[in-house]
Amino acid sequence: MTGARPRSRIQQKNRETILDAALEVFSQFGFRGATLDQIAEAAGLSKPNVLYYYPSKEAIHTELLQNLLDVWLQPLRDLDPGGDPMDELLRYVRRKLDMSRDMPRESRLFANEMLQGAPRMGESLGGALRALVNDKAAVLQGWMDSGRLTPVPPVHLVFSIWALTQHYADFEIQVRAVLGPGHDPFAEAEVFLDTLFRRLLSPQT
Amino acid sequence: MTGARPRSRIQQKNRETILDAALEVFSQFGFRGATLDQIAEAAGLSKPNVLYYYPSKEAIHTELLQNLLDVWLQPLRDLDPGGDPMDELLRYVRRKLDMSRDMPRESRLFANEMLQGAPRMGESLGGALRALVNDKAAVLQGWMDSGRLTPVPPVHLVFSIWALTQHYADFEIQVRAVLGPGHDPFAEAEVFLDTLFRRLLSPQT
DNA sequence: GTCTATACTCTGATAGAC
DNA sequence: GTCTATCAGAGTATAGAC
Repeated sequence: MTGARPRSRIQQKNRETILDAALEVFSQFGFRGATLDQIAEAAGLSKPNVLYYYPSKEAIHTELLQNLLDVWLQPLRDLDPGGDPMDELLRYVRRKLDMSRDMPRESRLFANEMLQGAPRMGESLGGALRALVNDKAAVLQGWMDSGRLTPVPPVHLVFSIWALTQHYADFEIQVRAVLGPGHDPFAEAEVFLDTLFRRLLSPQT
Repeated sequence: MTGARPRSRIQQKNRETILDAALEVFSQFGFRGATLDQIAEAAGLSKPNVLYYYPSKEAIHTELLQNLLDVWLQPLRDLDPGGDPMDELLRYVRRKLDMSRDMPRESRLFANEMLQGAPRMGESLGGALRALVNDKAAVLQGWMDSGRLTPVPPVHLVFSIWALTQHYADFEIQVRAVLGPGHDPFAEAEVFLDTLFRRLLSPQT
């Protein structure tokens, strides 16, 4: 019996409820703008009860952020150096767009942290994140060197995928306002982004 | 003597100082996360003195937002239907990227407002903004119909320009962390985005 | 485990002297 | 126009009953 202390079923469930409520609030208002009252309200618990499960507002936020980066970067980790370059890249784009559609709150939590200068994530950015991106950038560069993708700066290519896919989650309110009713932003984006990256990266014969 | 009440030189100067300080703070922490103490501190004024020039925290934020949309959309307004399509589009991209480099705080203020669901901007999004985008989308569509640009969904093309350029301001901390020292993100982005949109939109002969 | 009550700090805003 | 003092309310967190 090593590792984290065991927790009862009800404890586990309440902790998850709190995290979900906190994600809702933090992703919209940022750390400072969010209040424990809002989180407790969204979780259907009293404020002291929330603080029974987590020692502080900061602790809740920290746990959310720590889980986030793992989930967020999984599609990039899964980029397979042995796969077909264009297939792999377009699949990465599609998976990132799916995450924007299915996990917009996580996307906004991340965006909020970046806007604030990543005060609670700083080390990971220059460490794990940077290492992963550079690793995958080398894979992309290899594909370009062998003529299977048109050469572009690989790190900026990754930035462009992040920017284009996350925009549909982070600026969803604007996207919907501009498109008006009767549109499916994510379905349209999927087609558009597929076209965009094909045109950008298809080798000229 | 009609219109706004006249203000002394010192009044004008202090109001500008406050707006600049508030932009700094609001763009980082959002409306709820920002405090008058921070704004006063950044402005070098006492808190009551700040409230001498503006009746409330909300009033400062409102004035910032109202000025913002005008400035922010000027490059799009300037897209000239009579110009050369590719030149006009690439110039638009370049100007938006310049704004990300020179006005990152404004970009982040806007992003913060979007992340929160645009509670203090909602009407403008579906009104003036939507009208402008649809107007310019028609221009783009015309260029595509005449074969001078490769056809893509014009509104999503505009979204892609916003996403790609604003990313370098809003996620600047991440961009710099991943690139590491010795890089000029905006200079590299200018070249990359020029390439990207050329490849996407150059008509195939 | 959950609640009420409460301590204490922060925050937006005002009063009033200078 | 600017300051000190201060108020009322919101906010984080804790104490202690149940």
